[in-house]
Amino acid sequence: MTTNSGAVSNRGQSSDSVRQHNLTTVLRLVHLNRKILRSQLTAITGLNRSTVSALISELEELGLVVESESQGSSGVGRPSLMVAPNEYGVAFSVNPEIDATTVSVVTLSGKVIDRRRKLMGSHPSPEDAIRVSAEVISEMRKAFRPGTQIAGVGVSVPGQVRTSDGVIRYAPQLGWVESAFATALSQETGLNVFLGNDASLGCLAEARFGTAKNVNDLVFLFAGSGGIGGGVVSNGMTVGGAAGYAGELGHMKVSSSVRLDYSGLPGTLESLVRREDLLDFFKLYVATDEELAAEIRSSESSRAKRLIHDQLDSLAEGLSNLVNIFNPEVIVLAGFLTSLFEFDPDYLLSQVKKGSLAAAAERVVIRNGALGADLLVLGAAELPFDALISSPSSYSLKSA
Amino acid sequence: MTTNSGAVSNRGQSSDSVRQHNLTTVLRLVHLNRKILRSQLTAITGLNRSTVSALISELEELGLVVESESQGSSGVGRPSLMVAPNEYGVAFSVNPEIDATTVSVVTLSGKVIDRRRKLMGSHPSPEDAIRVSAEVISEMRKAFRPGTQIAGVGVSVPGQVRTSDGVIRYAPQLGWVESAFATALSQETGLNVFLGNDASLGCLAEARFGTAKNVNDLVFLFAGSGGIGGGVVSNGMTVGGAAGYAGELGHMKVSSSVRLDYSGLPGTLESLVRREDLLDFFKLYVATDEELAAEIRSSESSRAKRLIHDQLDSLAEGLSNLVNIFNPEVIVLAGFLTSLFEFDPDYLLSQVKKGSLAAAAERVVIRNGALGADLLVLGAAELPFDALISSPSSYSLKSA
DNA sequence: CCTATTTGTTGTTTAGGACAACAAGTATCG
DNA sequence: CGATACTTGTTGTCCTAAACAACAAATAGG
Repeated sequence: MTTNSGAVSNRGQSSDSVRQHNLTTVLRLVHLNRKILRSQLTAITGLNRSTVSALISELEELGLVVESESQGSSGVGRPSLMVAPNEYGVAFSVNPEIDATTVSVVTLSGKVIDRRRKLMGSHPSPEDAIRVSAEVISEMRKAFRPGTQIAGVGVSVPGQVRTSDGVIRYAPQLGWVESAFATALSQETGLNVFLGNDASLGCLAEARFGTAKNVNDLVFLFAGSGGIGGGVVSNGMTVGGAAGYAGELGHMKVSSSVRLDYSGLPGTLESLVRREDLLDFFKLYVATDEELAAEIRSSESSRAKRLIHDQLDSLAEGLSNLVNIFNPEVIVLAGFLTSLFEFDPDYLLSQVKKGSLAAAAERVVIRNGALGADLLVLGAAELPFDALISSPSSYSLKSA
Repeated sequence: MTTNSGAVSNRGQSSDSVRQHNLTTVLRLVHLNRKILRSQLTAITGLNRSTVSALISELEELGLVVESESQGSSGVGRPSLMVAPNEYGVAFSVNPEIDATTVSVVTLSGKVIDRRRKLMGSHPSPEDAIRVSAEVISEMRKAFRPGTQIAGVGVSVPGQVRTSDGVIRYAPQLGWVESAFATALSQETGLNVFLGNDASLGCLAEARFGTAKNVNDLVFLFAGSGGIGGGVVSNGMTVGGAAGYAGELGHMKVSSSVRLDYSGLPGTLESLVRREDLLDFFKLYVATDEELAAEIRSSESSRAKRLIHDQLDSLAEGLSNLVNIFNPEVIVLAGFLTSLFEFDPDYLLSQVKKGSLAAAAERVVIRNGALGADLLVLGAAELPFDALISSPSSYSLKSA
C-alpha cells in the first residue's frame, strides 16, 4: 500500500548503458557469492537465459570470470554451469597501523592469498607508510603468476578520509594530518589507489561477506585500540555523507560526562566504552583482543561484572540512539565490543530496547561480526573491486 | 581517485524497463522543476533529442504533462518548448492533528489548490479521522473539473508508521496505537493511500522543493508541539530503515539529564529542546509559531537570553552528533527551531562545530526550511506522486 | 535579408534483450 | 533398463527503443 522511493539519478539510459549495467549486475553477483550457478543468475536478474549466457561470455573474454561444470547434482534437469570469479583477478589491501603496515593480496573471489606485515619504527609518517607499501607491493607483484590482473589498491585508514580524492584529513592514532595518500601511493605503484575509513570498510565487508550478508539496513560498530568507529548501510547503500566522513558513530555524545574521547569530545560513546578501562582493571598491558576476551569471559568478581555492565550500559545508550535514527535490521559489533556483547547478550539487547522506541527496536538483532582478522583486508579490497565491477568492460586492469 | 559505490539492485534491465526508467526520469524532472525546457531535459538526461521528444509525447498522451511555447526568448536558435506537469493531475494530502484534520489538494505541478480544515472534538480516534477525511475528499472530488486525474492520498502522521502497509504503530500526541489507517481510508475512498511520518515527509519536501533542493546529503529537524522529529537524505535517498521508522532524531540521548521526552526516554534532544519551556517562560499559552517567534526575536532580558542559549546548546549537541554520523551538506530546521536559530545563527553553528569532528563539520550549513505551512501538505502529496512517477504508463489514476 | 545557431521532426540504423526451437543432461517411474 | 518429464545451455530470429542523420523551423545578429 505504501512505498518510499528515493530520488535517483537524473541520467537517462541508452542501450549501451543497459549493457554496462547488466554486465555489472552479473559480475557483482558472481563476486558477492564467490560462485553461483548460471540458473541462479537468470533467476535473480530476471534476464533471459540467452542474455545471461551472452553476458557471461563477455565477462569470460575480459578474463573476469570462469565457468566450470558443477559437481554434485542439484535435481532434475540438465545441470547448470558454475560461474566463479577468475582467480587471476586480484587487488592489494593496505592497512597502516601505529607500529606496522600490512599489505595483503585478495582475489576477486575473496581469498587472501598473501599477507606481509612490515614492522615500522613507532609513529611512522604517511611517507614512510607509502614507501613501505610500495616496496612490498612491488615484491609481491614479482611473485604473481603470469596473467594476473590487478584491479588496484585499497587502503583502510583509522581516521577521516576524503573519499573523492583519497586524502587523509586526520588520523589521530597515527598522528597523520592532511596527506594526499592515494595520489602518492598511486604514483609509486602505477596502480589505482582508493582510500576508506577502517570502520566503514569493515561495515562494507560484513555487509557483503560477513554476518550481515543481504541485509539492507545495518549499523556497524567497531572498537579497536584507537577508539570506536562505525559504518551504516541504508537501503543497501553505504552512508558516506557529503565528503565521506559519515559514520563517526563513536563520537556521538550520549552523556553529560566530561570525560574526553580521543578526539577531545566529552561524553561520547568512545569516551565511555573503553578498551583501556578494561585492560587497566584486569592489569593487562598490550593484550590482544583474544586475551581480553578470555579475561572478560571468565570474570567472576562482582567488581568486574559491574565494570562490564557499566560498559554495556554505555554501549546500549549509543546503540539505542542508532536504533532510533536508523531503524536497522541488524547491529553488528566488532573489535573488543564482541567480548562485551558475549558476556551478556540478553542484557545488552534489553538495554538497547529500553532506550529506544518500541517500533524502531522491535525487530533489531545484535550480532558479532564474522570476519575476524580479515575484516579490514576484505573491506579495503572491495574499493578497487567496486571500481572494476562498476565498469567491467572499460576498467583498465594492470598486469603483474 | 576514489569512489564509494553502493550495492544496488540485483535486477537486470530489459529494453522494456529502460523505457519505464526513461519515462520516470523525464516525468520526475518535470515534476521537480515544475516546468522545464525540452532542451534542458535532453541536456540533463543525456538522451537524444528525438528520444526525449518521443518520451514527452507518451507522457502527454497519458495526460501527465503539457507542452507550451516558452515566452521570453532564451538566446540564439529556435526556442525550446516548455514542458510542465498537467494541472489535471492531483493528489490529496491528509494531515491529522490533535484537534482537527486538514485535507488539501495538490497538483502535480506543486500548487495547493484547495484546503479544508475540519475541527474535531479533542482526541479523535483514527476511525473519526478516517471518516472525516473520506467525507472531505468526497466533497472535494465533486468540485473537480472534469478530466481531473487523482494519483491518490498521502497522509502525514505525527508518529511511527510502518511504510510497507501504512499501519500507524504509535502516534503519542494523538493517542493512536496500531491502526491500519491506509487500508481503511483506501476502502472508504477507493483511492491508493500512502502514509508517512510527518517529519520524514517534511524532509522530503524541503529536499525536493525547499531550501535543500539538489542536496544529496541532508539532515532535517522539525519541532512542533508534539516534540522533535527528523528526516535524513543520504546519497539522494531518504533514510527509511528496515520498516520505515528511521529518522526519530528527537529521541537521541545527548545528556545524562533525567528529564523525559514525550515517549518516556530520558536526556534526549526532545526532552531538552522544548517549545513548552519557552511558552512557559514568556507566559504564552497556545501560541502560534509566529507569536513565539516574535517573542524570541524581541527578547532582551538576560534571563530570556540564557534560556534561549541553553536551548541552542542542547540543539547543538544533537546536531553535532548528526554531523558526525551523517556528514551532511546542509542541516534544515523547521517548526519553532527556526526562531531559535534566527536568534543567534552564528552561535548555533559554532557550537555545532565545537561538538563535532572538524572534517565532518567543515562545510556544513544550517538553514531554515523554506516551505512554511505547505511543508507537510507538499510532503504528503509526494507519496502518491512518487508511486505515479515510478510507473507512469501503468499506474492507475482515478477520475474525479 | 542573409547567416549562424539551436531546436523540433521524421525516417533509418543499430544494439541488445526477448523469444522460440532444439539439443543436452539429469531424475523419476514403471 | 528404457521412457518420460524436467531443467538448462545454445542458436537463430524478432522486436523494442535509443541513436543517428537530414531537414525544417524559429531566433539573434550583422
